[in-house]
This record gives sequence, structure tokens and C-alpha cells, in this order.
Amino acid sequence: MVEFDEELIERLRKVQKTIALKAIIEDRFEKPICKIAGVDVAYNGLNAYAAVVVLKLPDFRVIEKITYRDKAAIPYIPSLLCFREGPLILRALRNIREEFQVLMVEGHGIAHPFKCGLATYVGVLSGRPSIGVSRRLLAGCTCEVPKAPLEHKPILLNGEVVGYCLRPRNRAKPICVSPGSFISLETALEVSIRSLGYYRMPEPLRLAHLAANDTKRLHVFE
DNA sequence: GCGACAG
DNA sequence: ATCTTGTCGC
Repeated sequence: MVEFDEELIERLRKVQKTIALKAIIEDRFEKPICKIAGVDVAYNGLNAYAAVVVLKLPDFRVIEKITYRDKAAIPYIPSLLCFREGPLILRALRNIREEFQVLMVEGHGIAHPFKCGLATYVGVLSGRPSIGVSRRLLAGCTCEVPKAPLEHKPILLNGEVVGYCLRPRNRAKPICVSPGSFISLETALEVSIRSLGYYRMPEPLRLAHLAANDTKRLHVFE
């Protein structure tokens, strides 16, 4: 596990800013969206387990599910999550055979202090459209909170709309949606809404989360 | 100075 | 994220 010092953090900040400049917040894929992937990572001490699921819309039928295991390279530092999980996710993605149009990631996209959240990192470095969906705000703010189901309010960061705060269900706490790269603000929101099932988190992420934890437990059991 | 801080 | 069982409520 790599140790963090101020110098390393500064270097990573520069990498983030470079990646942020390469992010393209426009739709760069075929529509309508029918296949979407979700990825999540679970940990067991130093072991990291990534799971990627590819599912079809609108029925949420899973057409592929893979897992990938490796050692956690660096610890978690708020706003530097992409360097902990990003490389692992990029390697896991290489094992996916099915085609998909958008990758949904657990974390933020451009709704990040340096506009380079995990979803942006993965999107830019893989060259694939990506969306970041998070359970809480990291950067920026919302002037008001969405009240009704599927209601949404913009997330503002330095006077710019970088994503949306979305109420997924009646009483559920809102989630934060922001483009990673190669997708527009509107489409990131639309895809997130279309990916919602019965739970708070969109199905691609919920299923990836379950899969990641399943393999973690299986590995521990052996 | 104090608190907040994706997973 | 992770450590963890039962339990209150729709």
C-alpha cells in the first residue's frame, strides 16, 4: 500500500486536472440506450473485488456479470477516490465481452472539486461514456432539494451546473447524478432515471454492489 | 480556527 | 468502504 504525502497528493491533483480537461460532456454514443453497465468495488482488508454487470433496458435483464480481484493499491482519501478504484475498474472492464453504451459508476463524475471524480477518470481513460451516481454531495451545492419522486434539482459548482440531485423514490434520500465523460448532463439524468428499479440506487449499481459483495464473501470463505 | 470530506 | 442482529414500520 502506497504511503501518501503532500507531494504525491499534489501530483495526483495535476493528473486529475489533466483528465478533467479531456472529459467531454456531450453524448458520444448511439441512442436510444438499450444496454448499460454498472460497476462497484467491495473490500476485505487489502483485497479489492470489482464487479461489472451489463444489463438491458428497460427490463433490467442481466446479460453479463464478471468479477475481478486485486490488491488495494492506495488508501481512500476524499476527492482522490479515482486513484484507489479507477485502475482496478479499468482492468475489470477489459474482461467484459458484451457491448454496452454507458457505464454507471458508484461515485461522482464532474461533480467533484477538480471535476475529476471516479466516473470521469474511468470514462476518460477507457474512452467509454460514463455516469457517476453517488449517495451524497462531495462538491457544489443544490439551492433546493427535490421533493417529489423523480424530481431533480441542479448541482451548482463555481456557477456551473455539473449534475443533478435526484429523488429516486417517494421517501428515499436523493442521489447525486453527474456525467463522467462522453455524455451530456441531460442524458446522464435521463439514463439514471430509466435505470431506477424499486430501490434507491439505479439497478446497474445495485446489482454490481451485490455481485461485488458476493464474490468477496466467497473468497473469504475459502 | 473548525468542520466537512464520494467509497 | 467496514465492523454487525435484531427489529420497528409500511
